[in-house]
Amino acid sequence: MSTTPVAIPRRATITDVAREAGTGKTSISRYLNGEMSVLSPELRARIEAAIERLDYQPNQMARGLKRGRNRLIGMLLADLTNPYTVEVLQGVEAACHALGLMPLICHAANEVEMERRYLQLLTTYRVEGVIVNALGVREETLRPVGGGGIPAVLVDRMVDGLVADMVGLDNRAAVELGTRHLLDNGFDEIWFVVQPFEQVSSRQLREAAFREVMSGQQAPGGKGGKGGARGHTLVLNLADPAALERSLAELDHALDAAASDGGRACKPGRVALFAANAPVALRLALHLKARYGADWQARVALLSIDDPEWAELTGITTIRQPTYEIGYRAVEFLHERIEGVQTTARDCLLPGELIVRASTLR
Amino acid sequence: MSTTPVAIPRRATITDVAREAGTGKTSISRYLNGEMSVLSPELRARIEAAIERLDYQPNQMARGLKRGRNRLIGMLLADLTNPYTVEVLQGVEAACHALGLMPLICHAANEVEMERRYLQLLTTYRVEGVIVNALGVREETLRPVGGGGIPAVLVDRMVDGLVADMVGLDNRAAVELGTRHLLDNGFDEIWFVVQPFEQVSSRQLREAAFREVMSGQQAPGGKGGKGGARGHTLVLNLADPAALERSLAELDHALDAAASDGGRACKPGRVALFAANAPVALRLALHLKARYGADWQARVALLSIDDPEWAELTGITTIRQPTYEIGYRAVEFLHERIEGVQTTARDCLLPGELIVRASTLR
DNA sequence: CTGTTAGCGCGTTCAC
DNA sequence: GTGAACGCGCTAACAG
Repeated sequence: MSTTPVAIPRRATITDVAREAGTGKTSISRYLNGEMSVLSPELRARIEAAIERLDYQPNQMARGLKRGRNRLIGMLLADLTNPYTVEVLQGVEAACHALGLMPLICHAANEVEMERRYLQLLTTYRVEGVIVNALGVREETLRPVGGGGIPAVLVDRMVDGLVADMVGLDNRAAVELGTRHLLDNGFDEIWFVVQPFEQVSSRQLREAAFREVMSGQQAPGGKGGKGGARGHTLVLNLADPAALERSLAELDHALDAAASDGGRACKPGRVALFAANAPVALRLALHLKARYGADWQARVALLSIDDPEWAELTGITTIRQPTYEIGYRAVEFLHERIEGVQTTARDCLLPGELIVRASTLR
Repeated sequence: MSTTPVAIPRRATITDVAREAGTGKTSISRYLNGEMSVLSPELRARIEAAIERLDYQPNQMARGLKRGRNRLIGMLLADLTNPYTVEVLQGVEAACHALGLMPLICHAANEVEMERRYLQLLTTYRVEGVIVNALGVREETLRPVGGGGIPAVLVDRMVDGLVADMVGLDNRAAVELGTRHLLDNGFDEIWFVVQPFEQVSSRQLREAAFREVMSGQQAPGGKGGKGGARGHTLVLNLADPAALERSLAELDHALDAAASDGGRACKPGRVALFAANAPVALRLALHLKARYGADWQARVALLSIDDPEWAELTGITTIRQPTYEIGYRAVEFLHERIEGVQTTARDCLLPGELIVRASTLR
């Protein structure tokens, strides 16, 4: 196989085009920037031809260097494995596309160290702004509203000590929606299951909202126990196998107790699990299936925030987040900041949508 | 809220650092590039201090402009929605990290037009190479081995008329593995279900391999019908609802026929579905569940290439691709090409792993 | 060991 | 209308 080793033909530069078109760089630059009115039709045609012939494409890097802006924005993602993230990304991409931005996607894969490094890398590439779905940033790199640093918009989670625009789910409303649904359907023991939430604002909010709704429960008009339902919070540390094991065991005990409970509770199926997000829901489902077999759904109801692809297949009830819009809005916010908007930090809380499936219907 | 509008402090440049350290730009540059041996400890300390004080971070763009290489590579993805893609991405990220590369992730979202635009954009940013998980590129932009253009490595799918390194699953072996498993377990009617495969090489290979294995089947040593199993191919166009409907209806007919079949086939569960990838498997599962109810698995067996998160939950058998390694190797290949390696195009076919679950055990 | 000089590819005055 | 010259932030000879 002796392929003639063709030397890589250096990409044409603006200078090459100028020479080819028999003119100066200035005119080419003007052409590229659409200042057509300042070019004689004749020159314009020559330029067009030259560009075509050389297959010229302006070097964005050089442009950015000169102009001070490169149309790059950073997109810092905590976990691409979570379907939520991918969906948000779709919105981000669409918006970027519409606004002529190019997103640099950085995947921290749930490691704070990675996150730090990526943030630094983005700085280094002089991105004009960052959309942060953080896991632990407390960087000075980011710009608090009105301060120095690089403009940032938060998605789903706040960052300690950073006042910035933020867009995400209306957690309070979403949790209330889910909890009420469960109460209305007569579940009198509800477990809210969530990953360790000290560091993640959205998890905190969800858990707090759950406790609040449970403690303030009213008889919703006939159906459901009149305020008698009990709520528990279970923390599931998906990253720590040992701790995970313990939590799951705790859950098992509770489930057993509920099943063998005397009185009216002998009928199974009065206990429901409310997963704070899809990864948690999956872990729960896997565990329950392993424990109770294929028809685990007859024993426990499962409701989850997020609507992963397997939800429909398995028939669990979910609260779908407006992910696409979240991503889209985030970019819009960022774009405004980049353009210099100076308002105070804004919050954009979008509503979730309850999708009722068999799991929670009794 | 009157936040004092702080002017964005221009990021420090190498010139600033030089001034601050009372020296010339060259020394700073040397420091940055680790040429420590050429710097007096004293100067070095001053530079260090100055950098610290100014929070200086070299501008990658400018570096790239000068050096002619910016350490950027493009990663063109057909569909981030497919878990396969995300997994490959993890490998890519790890490898990039190890090699000091920065991947620009572009998501075509199954639209050829997007793909074209992204490819052009990448060119514009002067990426040093591209990893392509294509859907329809036939671009001249890409460099065939030994030709001009930008170095490219293919993942999972070939591209018409482009001779380039490629890494992916050993489709032939994987399909054989799956098919044999089904035959060994006594299924005598197997449907290979795949998306339209004219454009996608991996789908073609899988389908062809299936037909080949089925036509060449031998009595595998006692178990299974002695070469009597029948194989069919069903094309599922997930993008076209109407066509999808028709295909599914065809499948239903076949299933009904098999069930009411006289002779030995009256025992249900002799028919198995072999999904060419996870999206297909999901669609099938959803359909079957809608048609036969929660215990659809008792009626039909399902085996799929790809091992999505819901596979374990639902108990279907799968063939897991070595996704992480695929991504990793792709970057390694690309890196070599970037460094100027001139060998003929290489293929790296990695083996899949059969994960047997309840669905296909009879 | 260290500073000076000349570009990398491009945009932008500012004269012609 | 058009082009020359300068500089963006940085690296790479080339002197000292």
